[in-house]
Amino acid sequence: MSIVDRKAREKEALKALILKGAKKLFIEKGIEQTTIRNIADEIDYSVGTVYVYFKDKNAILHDLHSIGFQELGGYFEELFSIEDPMERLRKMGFIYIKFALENQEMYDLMFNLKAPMEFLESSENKDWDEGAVTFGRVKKTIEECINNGHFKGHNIEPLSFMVWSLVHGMCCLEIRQRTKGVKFTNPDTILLDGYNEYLKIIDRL
Amino acid sequence: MSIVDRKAREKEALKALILKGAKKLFIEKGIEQTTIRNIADEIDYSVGTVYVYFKDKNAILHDLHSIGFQELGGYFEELFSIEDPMERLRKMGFIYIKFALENQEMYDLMFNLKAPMEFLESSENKDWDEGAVTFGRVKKTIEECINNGHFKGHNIEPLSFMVWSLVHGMCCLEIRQRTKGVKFTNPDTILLDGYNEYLKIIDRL
DNA sequence: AAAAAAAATGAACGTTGTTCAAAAATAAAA
DNA sequence: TTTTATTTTTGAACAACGTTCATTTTTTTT
Repeated sequence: MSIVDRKAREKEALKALILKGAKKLFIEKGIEQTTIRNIADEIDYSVGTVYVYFKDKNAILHDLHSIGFQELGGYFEELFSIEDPMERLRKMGFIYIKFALENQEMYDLMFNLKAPMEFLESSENKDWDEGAVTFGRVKKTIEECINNGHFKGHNIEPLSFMVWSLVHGMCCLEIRQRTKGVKFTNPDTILLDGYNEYLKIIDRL
Repeated sequence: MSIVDRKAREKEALKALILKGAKKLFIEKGIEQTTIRNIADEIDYSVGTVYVYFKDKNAILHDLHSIGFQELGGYFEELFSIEDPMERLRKMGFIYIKFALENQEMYDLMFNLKAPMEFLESSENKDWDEGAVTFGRVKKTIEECINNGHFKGHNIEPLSFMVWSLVHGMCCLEIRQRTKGVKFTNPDTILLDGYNEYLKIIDRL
């Protein structure tokens, strides 16, 4: 175990510590309200140190956005055991909404904030791998549904995008406060009620 | 025409001038990249003057968000002449997407940014009237569809919310750059392709 | 022409993200 | 061990942000 190796491990550990502190503050007081100085204070390091380990704030936000996708992957794990693709599709949307509502700041970071995409544009690999992988799971499930005789006359990719948009749109409107103020009859259950309308529809296709 | 009246008119005119300058800069260089100083420079007034006419930046953003809804109302005008509610519903979604893509910064402000909602929370009338009116139009159209025998077994409000979420989700993913990077087969037409899948579905309901 | 009221100003304040020469800590060489 | 070299950490300093408010300028009234 060389010194170089230990140093490399320590570097990774501090990077992870910064991300952990950042995530804690993001969840506690919101991403917009969290400053680099807050993060440095939280983990008892100086501002300068944060900038040794991350190019800028976007880099922190991007890494945390990737962690968010890992966590979403954890939520999705129970889907692997579901054989019937239609049942899997129904549950996938439900879990997606559950994740969004239970991790609003992280969801916002993953699917709404500009920072992670701006980081990608300034980096070498410009592909949004996390998004592509997650969307790939939707596509694969819908492809299986089609192979089982569902969604006749539909195209895999546009249909998958439509389904993704549907659940994302609901989460987005909720998280960005557009459901409050519109005065729904049942504001507390509108997401699930809306999702149930979708379920009723695909059950017939 | 008293002096007091003229002063009131001049006050309104300057307020409108500030909003006009702000909107120009927002569209030109993005909302996040536009500062109060930019706006003041644009209309040849000082920063202080802007703060005489608007409580803070959120107030400007909220007023501009309202203007956005007026403009969306303009896009929607051609819908009034459509008698068939199903045809109107189809076209409403299409126009909604068209508006979002042609006015991305304004759409973001209306349906995504926190500022207008934060302004509402700090003001007297906490209702999001603009959103409620627009959503009311969707609801009314869907109600007519149901009265014409469509969407059997569905509930007006949750179904309307689902439809709104669907188109909003597509616009949102596009505007916030989540469609690039996912590597669609046809990235340029994915919004319309996705919307067409939705049209195919509701045509059968 | 003088006094009062209203409107416009811009320097100044506290924060923000970010940088970088200097200091402190650690590793290598003597 | 002591000295030198390297790596890591630091925090003062910078430019730019939203915001405030005593002062100045302009307009209205007397």
